[in-house]
Amino acid sequence: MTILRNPAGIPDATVARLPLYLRALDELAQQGKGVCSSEHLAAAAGVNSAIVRKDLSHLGSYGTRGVGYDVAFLASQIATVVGRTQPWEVVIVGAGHLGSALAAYQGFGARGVKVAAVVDADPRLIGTTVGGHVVRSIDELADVVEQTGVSLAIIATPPASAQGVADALVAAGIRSILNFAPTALRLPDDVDLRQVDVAAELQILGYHAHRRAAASSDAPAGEAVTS
Amino acid sequence: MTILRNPAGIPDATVARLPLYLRALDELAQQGKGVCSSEHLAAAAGVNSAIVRKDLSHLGSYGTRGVGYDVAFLASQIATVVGRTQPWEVVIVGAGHLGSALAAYQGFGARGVKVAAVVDADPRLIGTTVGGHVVRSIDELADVVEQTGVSLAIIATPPASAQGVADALVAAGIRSILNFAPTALRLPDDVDLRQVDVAAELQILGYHAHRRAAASSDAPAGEAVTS
DNA sequence: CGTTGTGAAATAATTCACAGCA
DNA sequence: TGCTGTGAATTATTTCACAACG
Repeated sequence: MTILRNPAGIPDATVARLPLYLRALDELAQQGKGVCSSEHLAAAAGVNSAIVRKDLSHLGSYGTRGVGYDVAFLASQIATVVGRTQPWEVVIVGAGHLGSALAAYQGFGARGVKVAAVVDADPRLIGTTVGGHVVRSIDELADVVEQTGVSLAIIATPPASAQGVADALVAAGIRSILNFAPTALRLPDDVDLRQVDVAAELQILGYHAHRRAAASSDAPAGEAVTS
Repeated sequence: MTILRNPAGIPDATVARLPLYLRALDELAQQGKGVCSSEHLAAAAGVNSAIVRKDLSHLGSYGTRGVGYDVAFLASQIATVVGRTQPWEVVIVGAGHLGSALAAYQGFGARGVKVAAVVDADPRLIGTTVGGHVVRSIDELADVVEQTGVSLAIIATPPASAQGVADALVAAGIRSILNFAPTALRLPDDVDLRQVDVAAELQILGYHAHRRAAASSDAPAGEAVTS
């Protein structure tokens, strides 16, 4: 029953925050801070300090009571846990606006991510260069995966192509996919999928903005909620 | 005590899924489906059916037992709740690779989002056109916000500029921000912030990939993890 | 019938609050 | 003294399971 469950027991919510701590620690290190409290780290990562301590307690006892955490040491511990000891190589599928932007993104290196290849289905894009990468045909996907040894993939195609691309990625051996196409992908259970949907994010913001607006036109003389 | 709490009582987790349902319903409508079960909707949105029913129950009783949900009607109900009755106008700050890609993104319209303006600090970019929008100076931000009536903003700048941009947005009256810069923003409590961090998403995938790899070199007679 | 809507149970995540330690 | 690490309490979310109902 519990075979597929989180076997080393780091909660998902914690795992999702580890990259934020890593980023914050890198910043603190660059500022010359050798040690930081959970309060510092919390501020730098944008969460509260209780959650930082609880999260870190899942990794081990790396702090010193009365002092705080050694910035460099804690960073290396988290890097080990998330497997950032060497860069993760990623293939970007889709060389349109978004795919190109990601291929050209300068921020990946410092975060342990290396773009290994860019592929697309459009013959007009194949052979062009985006972010220093020559775009290869999506038909070569299996070769590309084998040659470069990538283990992560980003889908940056129109939604209509996304499922086909995902199937091809899985067939090529990829088991971790970050999908920017706004569509639900059907994938085997052993493939790990994360989704980024910009329009959805904006709608969530819209919901709250909407409520704020409704609330402020609320106080003035109670009018029955119609419908 | 409970003044700041979710006053209409739709849980955050539910709000975050409403845009997915909306997208799924639009697709189903386009396929000519007039009615769908929670099972259908769950498949199209990529969640399970119990959660769909629970989520929708927070909005009201819009289904018919034994039949399902009227696709068009349910879509209009959700659209009303998230305030998608008219398009949300958004200003994009940063006309680099990512900002341009977002400005050119064709998928916003159907999701109720309209890019109203693009601004940047770089004089070389001001006056150029991205995605049909003439890039204006960030110094005109207050004017732009006033003229266009935007209420949502996207930050697509380098991390070092993000806090300054956020402050300027807040000063201009913006209360909903989607931040793509990998940095924690310090903002007043009444400003709603969502964060997209691509490198962090990849690290989360990396964590699981890492564990998978460790687990599979686990069963075969324990050999130390080489390199 | 088949499917919704929902209480109740189970699970997960956050927050509290403080003992324990450098 | 000051800050970590952590049980316990709280709150949030998911899942179950089934009565209600068109």
